[in-house]
Amino acid sequence: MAMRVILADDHQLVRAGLRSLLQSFADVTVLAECSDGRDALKRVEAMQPDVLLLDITMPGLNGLEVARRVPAISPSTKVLVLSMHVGPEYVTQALRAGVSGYLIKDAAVEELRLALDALAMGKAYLSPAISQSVLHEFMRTGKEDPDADSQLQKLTARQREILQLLAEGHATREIAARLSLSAKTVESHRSQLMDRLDIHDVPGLVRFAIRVGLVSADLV
Amino acid sequence: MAMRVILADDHQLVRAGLRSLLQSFADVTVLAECSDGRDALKRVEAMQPDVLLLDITMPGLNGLEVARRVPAISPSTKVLVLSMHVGPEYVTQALRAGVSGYLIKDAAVEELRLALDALAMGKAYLSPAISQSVLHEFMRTGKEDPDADSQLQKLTARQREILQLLAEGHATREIAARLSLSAKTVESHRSQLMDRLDIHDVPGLVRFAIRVGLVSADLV
DNA sequence: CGCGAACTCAGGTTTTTCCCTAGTCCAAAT
DNA sequence: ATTTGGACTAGGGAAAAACCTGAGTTCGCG
Repeated sequence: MAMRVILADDHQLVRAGLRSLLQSFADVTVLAECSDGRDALKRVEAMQPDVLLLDITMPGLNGLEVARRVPAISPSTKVLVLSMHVGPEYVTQALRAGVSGYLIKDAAVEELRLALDALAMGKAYLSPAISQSVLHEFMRTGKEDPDADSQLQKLTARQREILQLLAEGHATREIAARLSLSAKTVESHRSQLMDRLDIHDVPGLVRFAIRVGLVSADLV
Repeated sequence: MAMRVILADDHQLVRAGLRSLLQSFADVTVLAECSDGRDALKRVEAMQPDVLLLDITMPGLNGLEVARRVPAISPSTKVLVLSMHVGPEYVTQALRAGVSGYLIKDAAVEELRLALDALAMGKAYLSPAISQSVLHEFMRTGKEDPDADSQLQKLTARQREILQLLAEGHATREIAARLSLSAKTVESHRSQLMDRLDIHDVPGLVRFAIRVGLVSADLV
């Protein structure tokens, strides 16, 4: 009973490693590799594999979204999520997306073997590493990133102020009004801080602001 | 850092075996053995152990009930359930009872070691054998998390896709190009998903996408 | 078969952003 | 004392994006 597997991960090296690893298992056949979610869905639909080994963080169409769609296009395919994230925000979503397993990327090879065996028997496999998240669905991970924090220090006080207001969702005009400045000045600050951070789009700024703790992702 | 453990199981031979096993771990001290739930609670209250290794099926007061009462009488004690049952009826009850781990009796010795290590680090441990049950429960109670996941489910697949690309910082045109759509179509999707989420600025969308795990704040 | 929802797109208007330039102020370097 | 440079301010004009309105297609469902 050869297990037919499709591999989806946006990092080439990771894919290659996994492929090699999987092919060392006598009962596993790697049908295809994909580097993005859209491609993965296409191939799953075409090949109807037994297992889709799926990374969560992929550009364009992420793994969670892929997992949600798989049952519709290939009902017999079991999704085994391969993630570097152990946090509840990923774990709970993935489990609800109907996956059959959740493996952590730094798990031992034996765990991959265990997971595949479980899937082959129609059972599920959850990595022990995510036990914590499973138990506490609602847990906050307010961890800081000291590396990105130094980036923040490259900005002037004024720029940080503008950045925060921007990330909070205030329009340029509102910011100008609040700070008693011309809208043009605010634009200017924004442009300059973008240059410094080498981030040239608003979403990037927002992600940065969240990463360094300037704003929180969960404010209403 | 010796780990102080109390053992509760109604079978004498099982207790003896576990005691011997636990004592083979240098960092574990077995404080007491109990053969029923009532006795277990008394000893836990008196000794405030680090870990209560607890069988579920016990006469008088079963393990689930014991687990529920432990936090009140010894808040620092972590409950590690030791059960022969992998079915959802036991698993879900135990997890709701606030245990820190769930081991099945035919697990390997290494698993016990893993579980104890996890507890020592303040983390949880769930035996892979119960993954199936955990997953079932997750899907059954999929009506939870109204502030995040259900919001996301209000969007169509296409809208989620657009939202993700948007939050990743791609310009409208890029998104259109990648999806082989007109820029106008992308605008239309964006506008509609904004209405559905009742979020009317890009930073807000990005924060939302991060909150629900569509994108990660720390991607380059 | 109609109906609604999802998906698609265009034209025209308004708003925002982007790029370039430029002035003032102040502190540090020369 | 003069110059240099960073921070802060701001305008004009071009470019892009967003907004509004309207509309065609498809697809599943009652």
